[in-house]
Formats: sequence, C-alpha cells, structure tokens
Amino acid sequence: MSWRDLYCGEPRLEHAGRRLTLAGWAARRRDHGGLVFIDLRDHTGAVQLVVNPERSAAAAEAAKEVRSEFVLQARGEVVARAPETVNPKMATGEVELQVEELRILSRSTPLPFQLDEEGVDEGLRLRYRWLDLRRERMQRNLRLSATVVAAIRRRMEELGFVDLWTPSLTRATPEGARDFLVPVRLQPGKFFALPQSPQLFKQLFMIAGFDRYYQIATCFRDEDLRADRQFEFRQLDVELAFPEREDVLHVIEEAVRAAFEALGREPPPAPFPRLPWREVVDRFGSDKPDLRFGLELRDATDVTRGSRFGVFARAPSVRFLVAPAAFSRAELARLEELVREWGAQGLAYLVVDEGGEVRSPIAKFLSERELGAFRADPGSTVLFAAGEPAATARILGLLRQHLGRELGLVDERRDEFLWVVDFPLFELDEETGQWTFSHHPFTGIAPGHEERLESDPGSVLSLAYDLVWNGWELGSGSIRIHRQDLQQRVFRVLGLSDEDAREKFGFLLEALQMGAPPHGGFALGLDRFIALLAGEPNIREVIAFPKVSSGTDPLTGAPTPVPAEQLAELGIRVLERPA
RNA sequence: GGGGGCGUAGUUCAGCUGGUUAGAACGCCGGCCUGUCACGCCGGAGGUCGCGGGUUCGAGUCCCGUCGCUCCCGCCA
Repeated sequence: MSWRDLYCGEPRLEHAGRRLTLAGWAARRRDHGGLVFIDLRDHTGAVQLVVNPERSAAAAEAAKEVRSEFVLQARGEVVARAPETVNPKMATGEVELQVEELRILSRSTPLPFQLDEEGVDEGLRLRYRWLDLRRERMQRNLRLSATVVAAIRRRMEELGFVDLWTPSLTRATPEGARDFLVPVRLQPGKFFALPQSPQLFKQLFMIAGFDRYYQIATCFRDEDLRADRQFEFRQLDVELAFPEREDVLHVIEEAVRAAFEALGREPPPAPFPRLPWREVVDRFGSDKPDLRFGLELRDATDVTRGSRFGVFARAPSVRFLVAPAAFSRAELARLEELVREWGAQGLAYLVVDEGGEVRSPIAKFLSERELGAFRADPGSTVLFAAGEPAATARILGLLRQHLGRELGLVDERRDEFLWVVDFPLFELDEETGQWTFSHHPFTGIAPGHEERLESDPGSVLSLAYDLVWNGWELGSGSIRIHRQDLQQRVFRVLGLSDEDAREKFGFLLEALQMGAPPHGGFALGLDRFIALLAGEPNIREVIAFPKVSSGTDPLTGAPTPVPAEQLAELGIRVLERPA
C-alpha cells in the first residue's frame, strides 16, 4: 500500500470521480473559517485540496492545524471544478481534491526563509540547503544536471567508451594546483593526495589496452574558490588510444551535443570552430574569449614605433580596441581605475564624440599617421594598452569582456563554442625564470617542433586544446607524449632532474617503455557546463552541497579541528591554530 | 596575497546633509470569514542596526579595526 496514488502535479480532468490519495507539502493554506483550501505541492507541481467540514469534520479539524511545509497525506475524490472556479494558472487547475481524510505526516517549524521568495541570502540558503533544494529552481537544476550526466554517459557508451574507476587516494604532486592531503594511520607521517585529475591513470589505461576510457571523475584542487570554481568538481574524463586530435574533439562535441538533445534544445552545430591560440589571444586578449560579440583587439605597435608619445614609443607592444560609445570623463576615470586594478600603468584613450570631434589628452603627441590608424566612427572611444605583448593582450582582453557586458554587446541568445588549438607547450614562470608547462607535463608536441625543445622552448607548440563556451573554459585536453625519451626531455626542460622524474613519475616512464600506444583525451568541466546549460551565474547553483568562497561548508560547519587523539594516531601535530 | 561590493525584524528591503519612539512588505501569532488560489478583514508580537573601538552633546548614518558573504585580480599542470 503506497503513501500516494499520484504526484501532486498530475491530477487532471480525466481523474475526476476517482478516489485517490495524494501526499506532499503544504505550500499554502487559505482558511475561510469553514472551507479550507490547501495547495499540496511536490516536485511535480501543486494541486488544490478542499477541506469541507460538511464532508469530514475530522479533516477540517486537522486542516486548522496545518502550517507552511507540513507534510500531508490527503484522501478524497478528484472533482472537476465549476467553470468559474477553474484556476488557469495551475496545471492541475481544472480539478481539485475534495478531502475525506487528512493526515499530518510531519510538522514544520516556521522556516528561516520563504520558499517562494527570490534573492534570499546565499549563506542562509546553504545553511538550510534541504529547504533551498526543495525550491523549484534547485529541483530544476539538479534534475537537469542528472539528465545531462545520464545523456553524456549514454552517448559515451554508444561510442564504445568503457567507464573505469580510478583511485581517490593517490600520490601528491607538487606541480600544478595545491593538493588536498590525506594522512593515513598505517603510514604515519605520509600522505595521500586527492586527485586533481585522473590524468596518469587514464594514460595507463591506454597503455593497458583499454582504448576508449571515460569516467565522471571527481577532482580536487586546494585553490581559491570562484563563481566557476569549487574545491571539488566533476569532469567528464576521456582518453582514447590511437587518436588524431580531431577524433578527440569529435567525441567531446558528441557529448556536448548529447546534453543539448537530452534537454530538448537545438545542439550547437559540429564541428565547432577551431582557432589557433595565437590568433585568439591577438584578437580577443584571452584564451577563453566570449565570441558572442566583436570588439576585437587591434595592434598598433608598428604605427607607434618612434611615436612622440613616449609611453607608446617605449612599449614593445601597443594595442587598442574601439568601444562603440563616447565615454565621459567620469566613465574613463572608472575604466582607468579598473585597468590599474588589473595591473596596467594607465589608460590612454581617444574619444570621438558624436560630432566627430576628438577629445584626448594624448592627441597632441600623436602624428597624422597614428591618428589615421586610430580613426574611429563618431560616438566611440579608442582605448589603448602599452607594455609587454602578453600584458597588453591581457588588459585589453579583460577590458573587452568588461565592456561587452557593460555596453550590452553580448547577444544572450547566441551560443558560441570554440576550440582553441595550438597552444604553446611551455610558458615562462616570471618569478623563477623557469620554463613551466602551460597545460601539463604529458602534453604532446606539435609535429616538427620537437627539435627546438631544448634550443627554443618558448617557440614550441603543443598538441593541447581547450573548449570554450561563451567565454567559459569548459575543459582542456591534449594528445599526450607516448615515448619515454621525449617525456624525459620535456621533464628536463621543466627543470626536473632525471632522478626527480624517476622518483615522481617513474611508473609512467616505465610504462611508456612497455608498449605505449599514441593516445590523447580531454576533461570537460561538468559543473561549469551544467551551470551554463541551466542559465545559472555560478556553479554553486547546480551543486547540491557546495562550499562558500572561504572554503567552508555552512551546512555541516566543515572543516573542523579534530581531537588530539585522532591526530596523534596519524602522527600529526598542528603547529598553529587560529584562536 | 591584493582590490571592489554588501551586512538594519524570521525574510527581502527603506532609513536624506548625524537628531531624540528605527519603518514597509512578506512571514509568524491570535480573532473573524463556505469558493479562495499571492484569499480578505481586524489585532498583535518581533530589532545587540554583524562585532569591537573611536569622533560627537548625540551614531543605523562619520572614522578605524575585525568577522561573515560575494565578485574580481593573483593562483587554478
């Protein structure tokens, strides 16, 4: 015998005349003294209960006691409403349940916030997450998330991928993100790390002959949290043996399209555009550009070489973008403040007002040739960045993104997917002057670039690629190195001695010597992907129990100190503890 | 590590250049109501203005510090 015959959102005219039991939460009670109406709700919707003392005095008595979010079971007859009492705003509005028996299954204290109220403080929502998750928005988001994951799994299975599990307790790696460390009683003083990604394990699967691996993998990184970053997050982790780059991109496009289809949405046309990293940075000032608007960067270095404006003359790179608005002094001051926060020295500009007149503190220093190069339509502003090429691109890229939002240039109806390809293999660590990997140390090298590995590492392109959707980095991947000698050379460029490499990655180097096929793969950030699909501004809205940005969980209060005995057993002593 | 924003009833917010009893809506409690559906009407309770210090005759309001949340930069192979 079940607690209910139908969900609350299900009763329709076709059920009229039937005697049914419904159960759910009391969303709202309208007490008319005699008649009491209760909207009974579950995740499918709500239905109106009518409690009439003439039908059941006992039910009427119970109905008086009902308060918001009490859990009720109601037995009665589904009846068609009289035409004038139909509620067209409810899916169940043509019927109602005439209650014969009403049981209060569970009571509720008054709630800390109203479930139908928008804009409730997020800290409060997270502290009472069980209530927050009861709300339509979170029900929708988490169910959407489940739909997407199921669709992706289905598509991966159809494509012949095998779901393989990898350990959550693994080896610490000082490179890359900070690890979450896990002490272990049996090995006092030693630590596991939670995986930042199953990277090495999936490569070993390839070497083992599982030529199509996937996993919905939880990954951990002890870095600062953001709107699109949590300590732990899920990724669709994929690896193939014997792939061309295009094979990998195709699989990920399939997974993305499967998600759209599962949600009844038009999937983005594949193949997605592919653009080289160099071009993307030069045009958009970012390696994850939002392509839903233009506002592209332009280079002026050739024109400003030898400029009478010293800042331009000295700079190894001068770039600009032309914003379609003639900014006021106050607006320009605000923009300058912003770029200073981003690390720029200042913001040079040329305003071309509606009448075509140029206002600019630097115009008097500029030659006819320069002014000609910066010519812009009336009602626009030319904004400059001068400095190192990477810096001018970065500053203008951030500015572009800011102005895109600010000026409403972003076409919200569009979806722009982009593959960024041909990344450099290394980048220079400005603090140490040491070459460091731009993707990870196992990334493959572009054909023909191998010979410059030692002589000119900065010019070596990799076989890495990123997927970008509307300015969000959805994930990245690469064709990997599958030759031990090449892997070892890359480690050396990265400043890793052969001994260190053997110590940290010996198992990989060994495996690479025992029949490693060419392989490559990808990791798609699922929470980001799902947040975007759900139209949510941050990933906490699609994660059931997220941490807040200080890295704590307001629901459980974690992390917490632990008893001294527990630490002693692990051989750990805490040196400093905040008062 | 750095910068910005926010913090006032349970909730969402208002509260001017500092001014004497800090308000509204929703929620909550009590009463009335047999066709409401954001029910209505009457009445009521509810505040350490995040916390600490300072300036002032007087601080929700100004200053300093601190805590919390949040966004961004750094960081995130």
